[in-house]
Amino acid sequence: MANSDETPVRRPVRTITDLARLAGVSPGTVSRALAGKSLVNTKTREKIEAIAREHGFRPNQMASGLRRRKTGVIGVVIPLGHDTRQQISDTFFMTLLGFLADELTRHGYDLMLRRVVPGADADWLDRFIGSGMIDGVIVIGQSDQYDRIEDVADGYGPMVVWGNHTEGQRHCVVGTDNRLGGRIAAERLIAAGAIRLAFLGDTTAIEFAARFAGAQDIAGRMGASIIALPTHLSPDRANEEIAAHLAATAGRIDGIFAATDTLAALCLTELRNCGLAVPDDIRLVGFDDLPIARQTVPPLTTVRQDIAAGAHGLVDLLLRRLAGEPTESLVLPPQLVVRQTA
Amino acid sequence: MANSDETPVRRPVRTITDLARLAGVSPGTVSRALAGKSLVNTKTREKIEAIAREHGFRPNQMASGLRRRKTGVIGVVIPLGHDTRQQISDTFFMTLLGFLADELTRHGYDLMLRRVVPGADADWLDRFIGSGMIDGVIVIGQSDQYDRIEDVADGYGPMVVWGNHTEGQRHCVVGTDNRLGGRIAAERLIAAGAIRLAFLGDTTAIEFAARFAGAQDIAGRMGASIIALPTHLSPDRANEEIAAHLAATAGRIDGIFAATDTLAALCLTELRNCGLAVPDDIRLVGFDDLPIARQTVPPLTTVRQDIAAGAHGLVDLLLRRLAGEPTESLVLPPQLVVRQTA
DNA sequence: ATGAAAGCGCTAACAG
DNA sequence: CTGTTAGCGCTTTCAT
Repeated sequence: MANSDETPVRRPVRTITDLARLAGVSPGTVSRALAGKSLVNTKTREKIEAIAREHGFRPNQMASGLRRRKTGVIGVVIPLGHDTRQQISDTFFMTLLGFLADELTRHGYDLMLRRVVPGADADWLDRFIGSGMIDGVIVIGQSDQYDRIEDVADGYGPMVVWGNHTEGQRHCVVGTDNRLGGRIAAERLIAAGAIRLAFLGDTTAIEFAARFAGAQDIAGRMGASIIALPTHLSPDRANEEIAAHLAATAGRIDGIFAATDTLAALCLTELRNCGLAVPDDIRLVGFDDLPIARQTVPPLTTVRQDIAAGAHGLVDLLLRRLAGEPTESLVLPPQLVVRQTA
Repeated sequence: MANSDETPVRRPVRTITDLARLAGVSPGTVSRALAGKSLVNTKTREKIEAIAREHGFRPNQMASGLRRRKTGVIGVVIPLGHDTRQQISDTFFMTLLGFLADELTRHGYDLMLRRVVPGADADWLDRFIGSGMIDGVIVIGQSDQYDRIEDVADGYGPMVVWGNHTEGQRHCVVGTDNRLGGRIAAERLIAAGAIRLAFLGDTTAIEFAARFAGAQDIAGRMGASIIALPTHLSPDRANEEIAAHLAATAGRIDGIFAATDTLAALCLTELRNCGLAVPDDIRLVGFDDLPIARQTVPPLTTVRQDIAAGAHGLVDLLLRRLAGEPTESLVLPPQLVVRQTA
């Protein structure tokens, strides 16, 4: 409805120079005025602002970025190393992404999202960083690219990674203490009466490996056994794999630690198909505490990751690094949420 | 592990000019060589490429973008009009976003994600478009910004919107035929024995309003009744609201059409809490066919939206518009998926 | 407080 | 086929 009767002057003032001409000042002054610099006469500034508003002028961020050598954009990259088809629709990562978008927006940054399949190009991270389009980068998930990330960390400061923390690692990471989470899960399983445990998930992924290792710690200490049941994350494959695992281990396991709630929910369905009662025949603990954990039947006992805190930490640390501060990694504590499956 | 003993020449060749000097040619030639233009001597090109590779040179996309007046970036914006806190973690939108990322990547575009709260600034769309950072924009969800989008559509070509199609609208939209979907849902409910229907959802949102309208079409035609039960999308609020609705309508409804699967899953839990049997006491139909629809107990009968096709359509149409082609909107057919709740 | 001028790094005529 | 030149739109000294 705005300007319905104008002569079709399609945005006659596109550049700061156009605006300067209209205001009868120089481009430099317009730049200063719009950037809110102090050294501009109030009247001049007001005039410029008025004209800018009137014509809906927006400074070109590419040009500004080029000149100032910063873009106001943070890159967020999701490497899809193992298990290609999954992750980008993975509820956990997507929720994290949502919070990241919020946090970055709050700080005036835009978010450039990139999904990469590292196998296809070893160069994925340098390419993104070197593009000149982003001031910093957040990597969501180490996938199987731990070494690549380490390499890059040496030469590039403004990077923070969501993932697992390892002793002596050089890249700055934010993530849940997965090993502790694994311990918590196994403890719960055993407390609920299980003694022959199984871990459902892909231990190739470093975070899952840590969860499994934590569970092994406890199993060893408490005289329980634990086996790994390799399972992909994508629901279509996972379904069959879980069914097969359940058939193969029938009667020989009484507690399952699923690497994620998604897997746990799938597992619950399969368990029902097998006529196994949860938690009476088999106890089950998930990981993440996604919304679905409340909605399964029975509701899922799980290990909670604080996604909002994670996103907050990622952005906070990145901003500090952007400012040149050195930063430690941030390891968040997992938290047991007891519902009805264990 | 790469160059662990080098003299710290931190990327000595940052610009095309550096590279040109090393190769003993002019910057212009380097530009042409790297851009794969035909008019470069093969040997020269190879030499340039070799040096570029050796030094890990990446052309600055801001500079290139500024000069060519195109950025290779597509903006994706999610307006959070009604129901602020929700959407960005909404499974449906996030899945769509994932597919969009894939599609755009396939076509060599980057994706800039922006989450906006239109109430807070009326200018959200123009600001994004005018930033000079993006070649085109995909709007995910009309939210309550239909008019704003219409306004912009008149003056800006490369925009495609995910949402509801209305007779005579000016912006190019891709979306499911929500009204038809609503009809399908109501038909199923009635076929399953329901006669006093209820619609669970926020009819302020135009897409949901269309779903409700479709259900009304059928109810009216088949001698059934239908009432709207306003419900927010965010799980925390929805839970209470659904419980309240169920209490208030106890015994007076026998079929529920939930605006989304997420709502339906929540509703299923509440129904169980009320001791209502599904589908015997109350039939339930969802919308979307998200993964959760298979995992509820009993599994959810729902109306499927083809998210992958949606993403494909959005990108395809946007690319055409970018090429100057005029385009029609794309309305996708919903599809009934019968499981066990109706 | 403002103007003039010099680029940021790259591309696209235009010459040769 | 390649070099030269002139900017893209903005910011920032350096003068004034």
